[in-house]
Amino acid sequence: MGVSIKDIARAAGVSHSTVSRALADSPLVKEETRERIKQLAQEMGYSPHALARSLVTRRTQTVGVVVTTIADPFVSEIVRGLEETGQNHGYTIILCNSNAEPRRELAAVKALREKRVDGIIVTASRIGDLYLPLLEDFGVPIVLINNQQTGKYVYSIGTDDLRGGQIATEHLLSLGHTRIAYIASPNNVNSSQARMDGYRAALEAAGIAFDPALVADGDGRPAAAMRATEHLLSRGIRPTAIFCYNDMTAIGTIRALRKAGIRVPDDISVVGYDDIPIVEYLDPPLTTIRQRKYDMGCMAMDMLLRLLNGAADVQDVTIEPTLVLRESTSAPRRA
Amino acid sequence: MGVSIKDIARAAGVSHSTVSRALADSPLVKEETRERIKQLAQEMGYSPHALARSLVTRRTQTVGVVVTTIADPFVSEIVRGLEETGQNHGYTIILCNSNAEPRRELAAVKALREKRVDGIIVTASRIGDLYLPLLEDFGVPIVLINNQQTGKYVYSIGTDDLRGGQIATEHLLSLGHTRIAYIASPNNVNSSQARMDGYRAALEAAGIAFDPALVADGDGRPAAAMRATEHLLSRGIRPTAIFCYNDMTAIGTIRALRKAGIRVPDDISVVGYDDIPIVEYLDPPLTTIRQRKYDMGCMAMDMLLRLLNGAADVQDVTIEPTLVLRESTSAPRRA
DNA sequence: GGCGCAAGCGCACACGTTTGCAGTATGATT
DNA sequence: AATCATACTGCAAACGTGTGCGCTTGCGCC
Repeated sequence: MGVSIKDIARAAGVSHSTVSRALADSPLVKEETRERIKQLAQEMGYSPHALARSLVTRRTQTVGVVVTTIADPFVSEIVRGLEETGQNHGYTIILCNSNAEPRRELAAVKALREKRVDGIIVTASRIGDLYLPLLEDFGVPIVLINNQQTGKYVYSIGTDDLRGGQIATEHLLSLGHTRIAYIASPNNVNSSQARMDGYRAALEAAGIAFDPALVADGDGRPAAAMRATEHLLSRGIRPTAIFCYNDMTAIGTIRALRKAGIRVPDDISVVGYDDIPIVEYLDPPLTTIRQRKYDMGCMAMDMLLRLLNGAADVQDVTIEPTLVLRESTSAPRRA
Repeated sequence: MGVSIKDIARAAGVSHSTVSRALADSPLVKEETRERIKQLAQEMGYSPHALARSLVTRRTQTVGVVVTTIADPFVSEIVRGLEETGQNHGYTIILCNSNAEPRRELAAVKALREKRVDGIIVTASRIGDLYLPLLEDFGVPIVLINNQQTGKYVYSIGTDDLRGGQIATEHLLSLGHTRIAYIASPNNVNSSQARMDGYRAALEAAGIAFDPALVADGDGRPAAAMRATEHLLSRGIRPTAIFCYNDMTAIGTIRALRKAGIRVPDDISVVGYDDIPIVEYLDPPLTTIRQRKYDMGCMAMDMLLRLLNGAADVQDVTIEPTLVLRESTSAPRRA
């Protein structure tokens, strides 16, 4: 434990500078001694001290990842992409859950700053207003996932949610639906707002007036979706199709419909959003809008790495969502 | 950017030692100067340099977490617990996905070692044999989740899988089932083996002979479970109930049954394992064996922290699994 | 007035690296 | 023989912090 470069130097009868250079494959040291030193390092069980190195190089090869909660299939898939491509380039990830609690958000940026991460990636549907500025004057590049926002050092990558809402709604329209509901997420969530805008746009393009009574509020999780669905059903006019903010919402919605004895898609069609891994195995398999979560993770990390390497031509990217047609949607029954 | 303790010292007209002590609330510095220094630190936007500190204290306040893949609802729930209680105690988490690939496992332990994490937590159903020794001679405490194994510095926490298999099977037996199948995970996975042992024990206690023909191989994911189920159905004797290695397997199983026109639970009962968040919303809601994933994460981190604080009385813990009765199981139809 | 004690502070070293610069051989060139 | 280039190697400073030890100062006590 704790063999340092100096110990090796002593054993090899050279100075520690030479050892440092030898291990870094510097051409400044004779091949023969380099080999001897490497051999020795190996035998002595040497492991470089990343912290000491970082202290002088001013690079930690570490990036901070902050998410609202890792226990969400959508974000964990993204994080998988982040970690994997990070690892491929010798970067390591510090994970912080914010739980959307300001206290934890603060703790997270504080920790990341003190640990001197080289950059930060944030996946949060809603970013505290106090929060981004804090990150910014920290001075490292930041990549936002699914949350366009701008600022110095800030770049973003995400799917085109407006387009996604549009595609989902157009799909239902093309099947012949006209009374299409939307189950939203709290309206401080940008992505929900954008998806709903797409929904409205598609409706209006089809000559159908937007009806506020067909919008209910969820929170992106099944339980709330069930309540929202029940609420929706209890109103007079029953929709023939429901577009859900995300797949978790769709899961809750379908459950509530089943409970009420309503068949999917025979009585009501349902379309989700995200295409998280399990939904293809549901009953019925869920028609949904795919976000390329894993790819987004990879791309976000790539983007950050380019920024860290001083690339000047880094552009925000927005990805086109696509419809994944499964079995939770069909033409409406004849009335 | 980059204001150090020395800068503050200069500004305050004291030595950097005094600043260091003042910020650490040492009684060795006069309250008045302490306040002045803190004030100054605040104004100058000082952020302590954790790396430099760690270099001298030999503590990084960081723990390494290695998982097979974060994109598994079971592990992400655990990680949530880990991260949260870590954060509560001022610890930060470095996340590594191994993907069960030796190459990545190696890379992970290398990185964690170089970054000098204070301890390591591993959640992997199968731990490479080469792997644990590597971690061990690294010399920091290690906590294994759901994988009892022993060694110096190694502690573990997990649920009693044998008991879990037993409970699941007893439940089915008590409903009147006698032809109960098991869909396993590859047999190098300890937990699958243990659950199957419990399954066998329960069967035999009920005077039912274990029938190898009723065991099929999955891999813990829905796709393989579908194939396993189809395989099972294609054999002569059809089971009246299926116990699945985990919930993901159960999801695939149910899907395959549906596809074959078999109703759950009317024709065949299914019980899962884990109780991951979504299964209560499935159709039918899944009867399963609950593992307290989040709690396990919290407890694992607690355990590690106690070890780091030099506690000598740390004991391995095994948690009792419990049956969560939902609607995917019922009495078999009369033949 | 001498002494001791406590409080408050600074010096200097340590932690393990990287790296610019200077130094020392060795051999070649004039 | 003197000079010089070449090829290595070592010295020492720096990164930002913590901390043992010693120094000064002020005060109370005999």
